[in-house]
Amino acid sequence: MNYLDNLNPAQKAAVLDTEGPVLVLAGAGSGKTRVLTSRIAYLIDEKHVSPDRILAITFTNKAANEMRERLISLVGDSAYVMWISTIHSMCVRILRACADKLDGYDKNFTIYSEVDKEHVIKRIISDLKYEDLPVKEAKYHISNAKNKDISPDRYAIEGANGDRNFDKYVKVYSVYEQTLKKSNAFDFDDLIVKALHLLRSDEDVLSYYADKFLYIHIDEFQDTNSTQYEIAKLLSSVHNNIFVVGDDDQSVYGWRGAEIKNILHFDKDFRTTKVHKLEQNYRSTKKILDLANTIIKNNSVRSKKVLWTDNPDGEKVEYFSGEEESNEAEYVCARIKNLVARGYEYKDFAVLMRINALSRSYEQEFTKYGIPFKVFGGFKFFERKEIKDITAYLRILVNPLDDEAVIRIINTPKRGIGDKTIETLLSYAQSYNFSVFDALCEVDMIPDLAPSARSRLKEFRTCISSLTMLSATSESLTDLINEVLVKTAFMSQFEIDTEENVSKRMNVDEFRNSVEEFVKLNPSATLEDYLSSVTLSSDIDEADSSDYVTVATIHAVKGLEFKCVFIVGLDEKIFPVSRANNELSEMEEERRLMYVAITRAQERLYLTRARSRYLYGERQGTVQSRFVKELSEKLGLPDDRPQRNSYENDVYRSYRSNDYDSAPRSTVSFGGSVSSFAKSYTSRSNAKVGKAPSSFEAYKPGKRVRHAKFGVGTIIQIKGSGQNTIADIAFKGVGVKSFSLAIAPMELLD
DNA sequence: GTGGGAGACATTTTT
DNA sequence: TGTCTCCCAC
Repeated sequence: MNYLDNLNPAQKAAVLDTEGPVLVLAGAGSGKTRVLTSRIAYLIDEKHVSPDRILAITFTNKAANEMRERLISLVGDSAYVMWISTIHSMCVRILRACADKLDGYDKNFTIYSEVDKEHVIKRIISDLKYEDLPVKEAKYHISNAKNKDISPDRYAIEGANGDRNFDKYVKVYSVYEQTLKKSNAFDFDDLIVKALHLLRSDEDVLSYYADKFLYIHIDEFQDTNSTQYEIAKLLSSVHNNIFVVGDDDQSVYGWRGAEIKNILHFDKDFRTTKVHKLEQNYRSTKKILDLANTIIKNNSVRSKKVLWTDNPDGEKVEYFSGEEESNEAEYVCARIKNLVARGYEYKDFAVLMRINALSRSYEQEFTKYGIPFKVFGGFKFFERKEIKDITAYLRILVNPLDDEAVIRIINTPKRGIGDKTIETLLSYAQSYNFSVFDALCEVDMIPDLAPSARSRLKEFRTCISSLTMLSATSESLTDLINEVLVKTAFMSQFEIDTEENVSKRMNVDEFRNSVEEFVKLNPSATLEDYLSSVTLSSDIDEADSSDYVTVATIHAVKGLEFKCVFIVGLDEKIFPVSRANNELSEMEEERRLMYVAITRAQERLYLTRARSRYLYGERQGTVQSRFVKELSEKLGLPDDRPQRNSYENDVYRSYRSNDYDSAPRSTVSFGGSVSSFAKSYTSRSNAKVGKAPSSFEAYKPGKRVRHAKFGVGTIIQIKGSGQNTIADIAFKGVGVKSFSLAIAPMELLD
């Protein structure tokens, strides 16, 4: 078998060890995905295991799709019937098949996203008159309890933590549970917990699945929580063939209930476990791996292993400290442009950050420099208001008990149903234990409603009923959505041509495209299937192979690799994040995250920070991240330099245009012109202390310029003003490019 | 019931 | 900075 020939002895041993519990401790870049796919192929090819009796759990949908693709190329189309998915998708599949065996639920349940969840909690808090209760905390308590499978009653006793509001949180949790049940809805945590309950409580269900899956595989095992682990134990209880792969050093989901002890103590739970260690890294250069090992050494809780590689030494890892976040981003742009000119493609680059909020300066600078990019993490497409609103209509058609969806769109688009009317409707529903939709069906019975409100509610009900009829008869999902848009006059909200409305209309269009795409790929899929896939999709799943720079949080790129990686925002309070200061375990998770970030890089690695940032509406000085300090010897940075944290100092220093904390100046070139880079510092700082920014009035359409890289060109268009002046310039043989006049290395000729 | 303006407040990471 | 909530005028 040629797929076995490509494995090293340690990998091969893991692949061939098919029977019983197996734990593979696989360092970053040690080929764990290859081991997983080779093993599954081996089971099918050599052991003649039927593909539908193999289960593989991955961490993202993207990873699942990729694994399926690889397996199709190894074993052919039989890979289609294999269960390869995230644990959440697997649970949905089980629940869609037998949720009706759980008391009070049905197979056409809705999955509530984080946004839905938040709305429900907000409403509960205000109903209970707990006005001051923070929604975020309530969310945390509920999730925390569910991740450990603790009911509200038990949480009241076991979860007590001395918080004076604790009893209120328990009450909110309890009402939340009832509310979701009444709505025939599951949140993300429920998908796992309720599937677990189902497997525990119904012997038929358990024996069906536990018998079905002869071989179970779990990737990224270090990030499973206790309920997920329970499901794995139950599913493997008949055949006992459970194969888990993970790396305790890459456990970065502790905040979501992931238990690092699941992997550290796996062999205690499964007594006959055979352990394999993969310690050879195939991904990164020696210099990059050296940094990774240096960082992770500082953690105390870990199983001892040291990654090594046969790869070449590679390029020196660069460190850059910018004056402000825009300069940090400019540095990244310059590096990318430079490397692209030397043969790299845009898709070889990733800009990784601890928090989503940092992505903005990269969006701006990349746009300015014409660098194609995609931002992952942060606001998801399907969580945008206009998209959530459309899907809410679809949700009602599938599950009329979905109160959250009904409340969401009862007055969207505006149809004159105000808060007062909605409140009356809700309390009527509540008093008879009806769903909101049920209450709508007997509008005439509701007391205290103005005649106008009554007729508007009826109108809304008629609208939904006619859509329900349509959903039963319409030919395709696409037709149905178009009908929804027409019948509800949905687009009328965005008629006026404001910038915002134009973008909303575009989003709706994009949404229709996504539906069409989905229908094409899954011809037999139902509306339920579409809605669950939308809710469960993460945006990294949307990553494709076209040529763009990836801008993402570190969490989002777990499991991926890039030739060149920028780890940006290396400031205290950003990375490590400010809240991590309290506990050692939190700080160690931050450090593991840094380890994950470093080990994404194959060939080149850049670490950057900014000495001041715009945060919370004001500019603040920052302090260099401790992680840079932990690496300073390896990076060749002088140690023990007193740390500055005063913004005043930074402004003063900017006039000296010293771009670096301490790295040698020669490591950077900016589009071939250091002076233009320095110029941008002075002018920006000027703008900030209130002096008039230098203007670029002499740059007008028709005038000619000379650019350091593209040569002579002609200005076509000028946009913006002052420091934000952007020029579109045509170059012979190059085409039209956009530049910021404040930064671009060029001079006016005419 | 709607819409605009003032003021408060926020940023961890995601299936 | 940008989003959300509250309050007031229509």
